[in-house]
Amino acid sequence: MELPLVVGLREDERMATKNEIIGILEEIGVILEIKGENPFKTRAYINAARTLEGLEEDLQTLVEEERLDKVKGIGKAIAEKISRLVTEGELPYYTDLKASIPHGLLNLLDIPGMGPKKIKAVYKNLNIHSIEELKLACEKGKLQTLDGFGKKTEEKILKGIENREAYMARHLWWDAHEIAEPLVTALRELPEVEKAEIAGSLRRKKETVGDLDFLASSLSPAPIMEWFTSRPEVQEVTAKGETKASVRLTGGLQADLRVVPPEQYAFALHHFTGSKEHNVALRSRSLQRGYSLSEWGLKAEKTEEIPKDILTEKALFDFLKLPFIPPELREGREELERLEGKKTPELISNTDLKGVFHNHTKASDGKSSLKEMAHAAAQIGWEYLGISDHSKASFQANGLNEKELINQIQEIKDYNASADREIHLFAGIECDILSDGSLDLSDEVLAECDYVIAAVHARSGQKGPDETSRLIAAMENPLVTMIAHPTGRLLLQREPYELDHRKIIDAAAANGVVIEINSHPRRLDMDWRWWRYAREKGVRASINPDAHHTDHFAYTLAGVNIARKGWLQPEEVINTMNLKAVREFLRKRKSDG
DNA sequence: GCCGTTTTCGGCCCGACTGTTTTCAGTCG
Repeated sequence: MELPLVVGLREDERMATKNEIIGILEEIGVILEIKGENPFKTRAYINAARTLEGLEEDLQTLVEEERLDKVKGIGKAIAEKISRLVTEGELPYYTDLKASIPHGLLNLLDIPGMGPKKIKAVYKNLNIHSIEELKLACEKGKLQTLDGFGKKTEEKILKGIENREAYMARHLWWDAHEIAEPLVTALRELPEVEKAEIAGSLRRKKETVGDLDFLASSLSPAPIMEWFTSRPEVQEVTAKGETKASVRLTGGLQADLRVVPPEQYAFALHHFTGSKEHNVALRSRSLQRGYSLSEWGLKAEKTEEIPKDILTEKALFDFLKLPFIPPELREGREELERLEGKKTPELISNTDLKGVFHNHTKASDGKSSLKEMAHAAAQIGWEYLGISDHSKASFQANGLNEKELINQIQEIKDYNASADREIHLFAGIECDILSDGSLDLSDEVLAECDYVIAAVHARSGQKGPDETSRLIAAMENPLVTMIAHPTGRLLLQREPYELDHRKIIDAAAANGVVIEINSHPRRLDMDWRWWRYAREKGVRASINPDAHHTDHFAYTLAGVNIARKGWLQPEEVINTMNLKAVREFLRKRKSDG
């Protein structure tokens, strides 16, 4: 599941249009290829799409000033088509072309092994229009009768269709990370391996990942490929060559390994870490300096100066007069411009945390007792732990009523006063926001807590205010310290509530309310894409594991990843404060409110 | 369909891998 992109900025709207046009050009190229057009003509559309992707100048401006056909890779004919799409939003040529082939034929591209040529072959010879028909033809053994198809191709396509769900599913960062870490560690221990790293979206700490990318540098790749493809967790080897292999692991996760010589390693690592958008931006910066940059290295284009050995990513950024850009920030969201002439930002790390606030015990739906939680938190080295069980409206989670909360607060006071205390406990509550925006427990009782986390757990009824208004109403209660998982999303499971993030962040800023980064690997909410705006507004974060068991404290790592992707620095996260400072912060928050 | 000329035609790209070939076409990232 991909989250909706940032909306509301004029720039982003234009980007969407540009991306749509890129998609249309690519589609035209594929359809022309299926129809058997001149291969170089079909290429021209694909090339034009690539050109548009890397376009630095504003597309709108180029169209208005009629300079589009001056861009290398875009000629008169394609420029006219793009202009039409920009100004009128539609293109009869494309609409007609699309209508000229059966609906569903392009879906065949989703099947591994099926490209334009093979689609054309099955369409012309077997009149296949859809994935279902393709599957049927494979099962009847009809595919292997075609020129250029054999038994293996047919088997591969059939398997591809059958495994489609598993192959295409994305995976939580946490799950992928747990599989990838031991693999890369073992990879590094091989005698032939000089360096090895995880690349791709996993390295960028994206909330979900599609597959695993491993990269190693070595002068003798053969034993490394052998090792990789014979791991016990490998279910199937889908490709194996001298320097490149693909496997499918148990659980359906796809993993690729590439082995490159040491002098190419830095370039390959950067390239395969991505993102695509970041790479486009860096390549274009490199070109401006007279070098073409690729996974293979730097090539002098317009200059005589040969770059010296570049053996690390840092050296590569150095050469391009940029600070080292941490992988988490390489999302093509203007990171190059924002870091121009600056140092690498000092992003928060997991060891900066001095405690966490959103945690449950057996009193509501947690699996560990208050003392077990306190002990485990002390073992990590934290200075404090906040206890925040559910409130009574979360009936399914055995939420606390007023009396039970008062009892728990007393239990926490007793613990803090006891001789065998191992850590300071803060008394909190994860208080439900009701459908009218009010809180589930009385202000009188909430005022007894050290802090209050307000959270939505059930969507509001049709009559009540929308989700945005409910959250804002809750934030306007001066007793509320922070809001939990604002969108309620469950990655790969449940879509986020429809929220106006801007209004939420503005309200948090106006009321001095902290926004949580819920670190549960399935939540990671508020999303990293919004922290840029929140930082600008001076809103602070609290990174919380939402622990229901002592084991769940480890989730803070996933939350820290999201904070890093949001460019957050330690001082912007309240639970990097030491006990004295955070106690003062909570006290002040209560008295100001 | 684009580009760049030795300027109105002729060439066009990116390397690795697989499978169907018997020297290479198609797919993929």
